[in-house]
Amino acid sequence: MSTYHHGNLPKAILASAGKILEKEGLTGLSLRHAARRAGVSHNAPYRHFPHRESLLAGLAAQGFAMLGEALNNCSGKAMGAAYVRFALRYPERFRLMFGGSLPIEKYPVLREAAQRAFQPVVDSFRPHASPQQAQIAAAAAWSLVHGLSHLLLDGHFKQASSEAGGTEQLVRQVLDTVRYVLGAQRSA
Amino acid sequence: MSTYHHGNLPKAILASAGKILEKEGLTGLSLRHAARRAGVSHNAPYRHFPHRESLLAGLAAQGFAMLGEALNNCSGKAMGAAYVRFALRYPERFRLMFGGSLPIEKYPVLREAAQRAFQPVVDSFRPHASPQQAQIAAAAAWSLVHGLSHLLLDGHFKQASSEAGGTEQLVRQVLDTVRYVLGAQRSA
DNA sequence: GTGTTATGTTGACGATGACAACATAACAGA
DNA sequence: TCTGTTATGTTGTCATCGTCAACATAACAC
Repeated sequence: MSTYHHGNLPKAILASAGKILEKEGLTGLSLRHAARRAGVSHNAPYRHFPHRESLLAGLAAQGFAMLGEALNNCSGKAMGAAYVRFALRYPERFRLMFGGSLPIEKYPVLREAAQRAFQPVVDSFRPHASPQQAQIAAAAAWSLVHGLSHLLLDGHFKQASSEAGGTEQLVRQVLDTVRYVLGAQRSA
Repeated sequence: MSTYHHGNLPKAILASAGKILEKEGLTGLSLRHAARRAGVSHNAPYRHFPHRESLLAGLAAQGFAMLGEALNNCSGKAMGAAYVRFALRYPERFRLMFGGSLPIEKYPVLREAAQRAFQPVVDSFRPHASPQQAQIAAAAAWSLVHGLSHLLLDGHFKQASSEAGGTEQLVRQVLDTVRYVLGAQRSA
């Protein structure tokens, strides 16, 4: 048997990189490290990922797919909770996807993946409002759960969390506190 | 004249690092680069910052002070807009402060600075609700503007922005769309 | 004035991202 | 089946970076 050719190196690299990402964070994730973990030479990944950034882009794309799947399995307010749960379950992945570490402008695929993952949120508002209003409300909802995820990950809600009786309770209370104005009201 | 001792190297390093941060982003910010820009040898910063991370922490601390100042100059809904404006004006600084690049747990000063910057938000809800409810509502408000900032920076609201007639309009509309339930209502 | 301490410099090491040159396997056409 | 082309993996190399150690110089206390 020849071990010279690996068979499916891109997938193997992505897998090893994913494990490193979750275990050691983005800082500890190097191309060479991923290559080592996959059992190939330090330059093998370059045949499939032209630079480190493109490997990160691959990991992020996986992440958006995972997130989209998680959101498609529920609806309404449960989607918000699912969003936060995803962020807390895969913190480094989430930060890679949204932390600005990689320039999303350069990877249109990523923006599209994000839009796809986000689509269910927009749809959930569509029945109750005009398209324009639905979009605004959806943006607000996304912003809320997105910011909540980030701030929880950063530990800024440690105290609020314990006072609310746990993170899950806090998330529920926060989501319950917010209402979206879908009519034509105008705030003072 | 002796150029051997600099006079106020910590400040100079922070300044040069800040400029590099804004111009080239976090990735392009290295200790050696900052040292070069400050006109000192590659190891001079180590007398004042034990490692790169501590330099980043210093920059983040500055950022929290700036943010706190920006928030203290306004009240109510204008604070939300000011928060987003800060993020858009200093994107890399904002991402450094909240992007998970540096482990905030290790720098209690940073968390306290964040709490201080956040305090006005809590206070603005205090008159209208119980302490517990004020905290939840404040957490929601912070989450909303925080997530909105991140998603705007990531470019995920490009389309929504242009449809709303500009980023500022979008921000205003999003903030106007959200209501915080301060009573004892229970959502379905 | 001298010794101690704070501050800046020079030199080194291992790790990393990236490039170039090379080696090996897969595969297509004769 | 043989051969040439291409895809894939390896070895070697370089500049840069973070960090440590050894050294140099200035500031300051007695």
